[in-house]
This record gives sequence, C-alpha cells and structure tokens, in this order.
Amino acid sequence: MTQHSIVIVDDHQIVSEAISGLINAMPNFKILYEVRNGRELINKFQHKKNVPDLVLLDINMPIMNGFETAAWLHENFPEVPFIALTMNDDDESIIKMLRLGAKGYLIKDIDSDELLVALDEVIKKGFYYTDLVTSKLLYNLSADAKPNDNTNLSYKEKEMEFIRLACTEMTYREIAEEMCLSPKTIDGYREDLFQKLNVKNRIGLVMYAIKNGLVQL
Amino acid sequence: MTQHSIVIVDDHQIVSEAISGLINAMPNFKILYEVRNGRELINKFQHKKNVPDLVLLDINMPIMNGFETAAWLHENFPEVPFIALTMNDDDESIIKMLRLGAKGYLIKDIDSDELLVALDEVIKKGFYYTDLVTSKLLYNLSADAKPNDNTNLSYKEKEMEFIRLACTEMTYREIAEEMCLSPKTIDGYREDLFQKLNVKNRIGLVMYAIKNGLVQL
DNA sequence: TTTAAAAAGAGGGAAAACACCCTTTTTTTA
DNA sequence: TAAAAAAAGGGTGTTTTCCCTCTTTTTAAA
Repeated sequence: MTQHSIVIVDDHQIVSEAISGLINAMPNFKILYEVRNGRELINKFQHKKNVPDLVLLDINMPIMNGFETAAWLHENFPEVPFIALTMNDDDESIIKMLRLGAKGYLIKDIDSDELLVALDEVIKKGFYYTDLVTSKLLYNLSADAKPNDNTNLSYKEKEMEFIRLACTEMTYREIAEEMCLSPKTIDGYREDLFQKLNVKNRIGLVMYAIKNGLVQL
Repeated sequence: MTQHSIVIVDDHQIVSEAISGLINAMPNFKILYEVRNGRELINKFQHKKNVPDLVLLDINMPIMNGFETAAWLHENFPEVPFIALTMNDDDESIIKMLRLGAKGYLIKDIDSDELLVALDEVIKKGFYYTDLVTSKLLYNLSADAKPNDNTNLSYKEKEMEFIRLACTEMTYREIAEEMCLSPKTIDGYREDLFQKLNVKNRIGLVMYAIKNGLVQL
C-alpha cells in the first residue's frame, strides 16, 4: 500500500495538531509537515521533497490567506490537489475556492470519518464534493435562471426602474425625463445604488444588474 | 413505511417496462403509470390523483421532448421532483436539464442499484447528483474553461480583450495600462467598436457584449 | 393630533471620465 | 515600396461622478 503525504496549512495550532494526529493514525496517510500560512508553504515548496500528494488548506490565515495560497498552488503546482478545510461556509468562499481549483471543500465541524473519506476520494478520483458544495454549484448555475430571486435585497419600484434604464444607452438626463424626475434626483438614486451595491460606476451597476437578474436581456 | 409513486416518461417501451418492473419490485416505490411523451404527461396531470411523488424523464421523445416537459413541470408542478434518465451524456443536455430544475441526471447504462439509490435520495433529501453531473457543474463554473464560440465573428484579439475590460469598472486609462497601450489607442478601439456594433456609448457596448456572449459573466 | 425624524426629491459646483472630432507616426503586409 | 492597419496624439464638448446643501413629502412616535 502506498502511503500518501499530506501537508496542513492552518494557523490554528490546536486544529492543525488535531487533524495531524487523526491523519497520522491512518496507515495510508502521513503528515509531511504543518505550516501556518501560505508564505511558509511557498518556502517549503522550494524543495522538491517537501511537495506532498495533497494539501489541506485553511482560509483565514495571517500574512497569506487561503485564497492567495490556492491561487499560487493552482498556478505553480496544478498537479498537487488541495482541499479547503475551513470555518467559512458562505457561498462566496465556497465558489471562490472552487474557482481557484479546490478539489474539495470541508467545513471544520465535519467528523473525522468524513475527512478521511475525503482524503481517500481526492487521492483516488481527484475530487470530493459534499452535498453542500454541490448545492452551491447548482445555485451558482441557476443564478441567472431565476431572475426573480431578489427577495433578500428589496429594490424599490423607482430604483428598479432606474436600474433598468441605466442598462440602456440613455443618459441620466434622458432617464430623468423618462421617469418624470429631476436629473438631480436620478443622481441621488445613482449614488445610493453605487454605495449599496458597492460599485464604482455605471458599468459596475450594469454588470451587477445583469449578474443578479435585475434586468431582462 | 410510505410508498412513493413514480411516473415514467419515455417513448422506448422496452426501457420503460424494464425500469417499471425494477421499481415495482421494491416495496417502497410503485409505478403510478407510464407515458410516452410530455404531452401525455400533461394530460395525465390534469387529474390530481395522477400527480406522483417523482417523475423519471427521458429527453429524446416525439411530440414533446424532455426539455419542454421539464420546463412545464418546473413551472406548473415545482413540488414534484424529476430525474432525467437518458442516453444523452453531453454537457449541454446535462446543464440544460439542471437549469430546468432536474433533481438528478442519470445515464441509462447505470445499474439498477444506483437508480434505486437515486430515487431514495431524491425523495429523502431532494436531489441526487452523480460525479458526472457534479463535474459538469464545476466545469460550467470555471469561466475560462468555456470559450465562447465567437472566434469566427471577426473580433481581433486586442478588440476582444478591450471589450472584456470595458465590461469592468476600469476606466479607459486603466484599460490602456492593462493592455500596455496608449489611452489614445484605446480611444480608437472604442470608436471603431461603437461604429461597428452600432452603439452610442460604453453601456451599449457592454450590453451588446453580454447579449452576444462576448463576455463571461 | 401634533411633532419629530426619515425618506424622497432637487440643486450648485467641480473634477474626472467619456465621446468625438481630425491629424500624425509607426508597423505590417501585400 | 506603396498601401493598409495599428498606435498615438491634440483639442473640445458632454456626461459622469462626487462632493455638499436644501425643500418637500411620508412615516412614526409622543
């Protein structure tokens, strides 16, 4: 039986040690070493003998976080699979990690059995995606298929009207006329929305509106 | 134990019967009826007693195919889950079906055990996605993995690059820097494209790019 | 029912960015 | 080597963006 080497990237020493012990207890896996952030991992990887068969990666870390580390890994060692192992269970983190090439995404409260199954699967078939991850993927897919799923962020009637018109070639002056409001009022809508949606300019607003199905194509 | 009712929509009588027999052999499932296409299913659904707990749906059928049927189901009976059970294993079919709300996607050469597992899972937790499906979802997620087939539409490399960047919040000055060109050259690209695509301003360009799949969302 | 606060609408002014002319230089290529 | 294409520049008016302040209307509380 071949023994597979694993590296843990996590700044929480307790967690890191616990996982380490757990994995070392298995005959077919062994922890090569543990590091506290991405920067340390990069240093280690300079020596070929320090490149493991798999990396377990936390997200929240000082100096170089999980996303940056994932990007670096994906770019420089695409043949080394990594699994995100983190507390973050928000959509953005999951999607972001998957985009960055994560072969699995585990929430830290999983039981040890599942972790070992995940390691096994990733080594054997290259990936291990839980139902949570699958559902995020599916949701991501249907994001534009469900235009009227904006119940979380309620847009007022006028605001929606403005957003729709902002996605056309009309100038704000023309939009104001169309909506029977002063251009200055429109200016107010614009500023409010930029702030609320965290965009810099009208292009950003348009892209947001499209990505979130606020406008019909 | 509750017995769950299942309906098969498939024009291949042999397949339909085989699956039917298989499922009826299980104590917790029973086939309510079989139909040969979506139109027949719609007719059946007019009576409330004919609405099952789950639908098994083929894609290639005469009169009303699987996609149309899926769309109708999703629209009119969103509470009735359906699993696509088909020969098509191409990306488009899978993605399309998932978009239409399929709770599972099975290729017809699966063994009977897996079909029963799938039925169980869909009834219990609402969905059952195989590794094949998951991998398609993941593939769909990665933007650069799906090159848009507009390469033939005479957009030069630089032009495409500009269009992509024009769909971000970057200013033209920043785009110029990113592309290692003078802002004035970018200005030229812009004017050419406005003319060529018959748009008035950057918003128009962005909308054109999105509508024509020139940019990935 | 009055009153205070919040929200919507409107405005002034100014810098930055966008859009549109037209001309010149450099590079490609036929 | 001449023509075409790409890159770059000059100048200018318009639009956008981002500060403010102010009035009117709605809403909610006293």
